[in-house]
Amino acid sequence: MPTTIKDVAAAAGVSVGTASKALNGLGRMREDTRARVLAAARQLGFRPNPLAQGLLAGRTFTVGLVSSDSFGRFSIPVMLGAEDALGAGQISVFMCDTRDDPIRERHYIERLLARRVEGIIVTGRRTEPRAGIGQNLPVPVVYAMTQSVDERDLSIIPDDRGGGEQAARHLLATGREKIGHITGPERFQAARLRAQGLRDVVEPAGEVLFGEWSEEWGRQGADILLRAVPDVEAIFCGSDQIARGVAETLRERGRRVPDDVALVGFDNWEPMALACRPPLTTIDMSLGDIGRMAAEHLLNVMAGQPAESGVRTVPAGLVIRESTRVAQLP
Amino acid sequence: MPTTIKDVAAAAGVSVGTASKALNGLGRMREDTRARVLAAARQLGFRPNPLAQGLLAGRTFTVGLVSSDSFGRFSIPVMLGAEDALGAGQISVFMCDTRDDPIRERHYIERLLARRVEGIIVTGRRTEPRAGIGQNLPVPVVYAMTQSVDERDLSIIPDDRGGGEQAARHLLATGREKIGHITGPERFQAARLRAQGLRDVVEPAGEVLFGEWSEEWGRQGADILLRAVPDVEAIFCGSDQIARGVAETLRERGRRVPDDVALVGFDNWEPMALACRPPLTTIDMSLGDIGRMAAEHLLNVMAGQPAESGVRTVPAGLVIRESTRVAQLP
DNA sequence: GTGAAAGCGCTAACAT
DNA sequence: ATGTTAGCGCTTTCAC
Repeated sequence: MPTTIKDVAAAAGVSVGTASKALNGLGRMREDTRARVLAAARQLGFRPNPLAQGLLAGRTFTVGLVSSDSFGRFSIPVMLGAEDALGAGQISVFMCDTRDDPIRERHYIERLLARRVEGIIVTGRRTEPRAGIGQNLPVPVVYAMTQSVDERDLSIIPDDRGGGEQAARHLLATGREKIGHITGPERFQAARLRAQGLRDVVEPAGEVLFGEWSEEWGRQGADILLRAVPDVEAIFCGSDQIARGVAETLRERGRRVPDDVALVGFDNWEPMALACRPPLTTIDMSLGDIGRMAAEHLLNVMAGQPAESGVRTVPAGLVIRESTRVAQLP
Repeated sequence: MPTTIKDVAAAAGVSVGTASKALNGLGRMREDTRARVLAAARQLGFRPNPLAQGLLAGRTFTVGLVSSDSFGRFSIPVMLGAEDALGAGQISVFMCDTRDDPIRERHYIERLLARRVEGIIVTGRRTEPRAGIGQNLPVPVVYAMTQSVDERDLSIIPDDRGGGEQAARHLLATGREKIGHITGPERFQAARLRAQGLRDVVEPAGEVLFGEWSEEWGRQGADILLRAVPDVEAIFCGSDQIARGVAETLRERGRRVPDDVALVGFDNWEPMALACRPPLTTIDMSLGDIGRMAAEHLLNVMAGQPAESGVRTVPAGLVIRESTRVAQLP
């Protein structure tokens, strides 16, 4: 049985009220009394029971994190960012994974609410809009790295368009103008926005090639692109996986990267980007910042500020590696 | 302000005591009274406050999960398994990530204990023995996918040796006898055990090549091995990443996989194993089972059974893909 | 069959 | 400066 404040009070020879004040540094009292209580508490290894504190304060100092990205590739960084922001405020995180199952999700939300979490962060794998977890929940909800179809919800997602733009500008800055684009399925908003970012800066060489989020497609797409635009100078890819596939095909076709063709990926998924030959310049979605921003929003609302709504984007970053070094002079 | 049992009692025209009994299905009472209470509760959206319940019961129905694998590749599957086992018992999981920082870890453990979690699962990236989080903690602790140096702790880790053995047996079964091995640094127990598993079944062709856990090393290692053992029939790799590197070198050197050389990886890290050319046969460490087993142990100890100690291994599985198909007859 | 009351650990107002 | 008390929401005994 853990030590209670009663034990501490008894050991220090004071009442529980006094002990409480001493421990919380409140009220005025003789220095030696306070010292005696603190000493007793330390000696007994006293930790205030947060259940009792919470019951009284009407707070739990917890939030729920509901992930539908079983794989964790996107939601873990988001979670780490959120933890940064919440941890400072002594807020703990209940984590649950839905396995992409709406029933399970519903179930977890219920459980979190029953536990009186003070806010909920919903994270996902992609930014595809999804049904919200409901309006009129008793706590603030924020969607991070996923997007609610409901305009009244607040969704925080990466700036896919801006990321595409940065990739394009970087390629222009390194002297490439004929830029191809190989990306995921067109039905994905992320794919469309990344392509749009590119188009906002430069007219892509050849068609934008929509396909799959896979290396296999990267290999195929590269062949198609090389046939359609033999003198292509750079390829911007919708993901690091696609970029790896592209890099392989380029190598097999005798095109040197970056000398003949520069390559930019998207995701900054390090095991991919670093293992690519050569290591891949890529766009980093700042997932940690997304998590941090989501958590900060929750904290603000918990502190009484009005809930925001709509979609916020977090600026992406450019990570420069070998695949876009400036071409060697002849 | 959430609905309390008092509100329910008032709405149903009974006392709180009666309402409590009705809601928990305890005691005997008139059917219509019970029905009236339940109806009121449903109508008001009543959820019992777990803080109050926990305060009274002296339990929190929570466990802590401390991860030192910021990347999540190993700890997420472990967490999912643990969630499976715990979720059924209405136990929720506090998740925290240490970023591999001992100070932070200490801090989180303190926080979890302060929150009166009923158990702690420590997960990590690898099975390298690490310092334990301490003895004499007030709650049971189990190490999953990481190993405490302290024999008194219970650690649940994958069966690396058995995995190596399975890989070897599979290769033998498909008719290959000259088997090379390219793996991670020898200082890793996991690397040593996987190699041992191979040796237990067959004498490896050439030296076992210890190196790094990277594709780059896989490429180099394959070159070394091909030079040393030109007629090698199969290569067992210590990770899927290494195996991918090996596959690339084999292709570049004109060796067909699996026809000339069969290939087995380790991890069943799908983005790697599936993108490999050809898709990779590999060993799956059953991470979900590791998490499940860890959680079950905690549940047992919470239920009063004696804490176990030592190291338990969880059997690995073999996932067969293209890279080891039986060689075509000439 | 139902209600009243005590108490889980803690804090805050009030009393001494 | 310190002690006493009420009460957070709930369950559980024990009267009625």
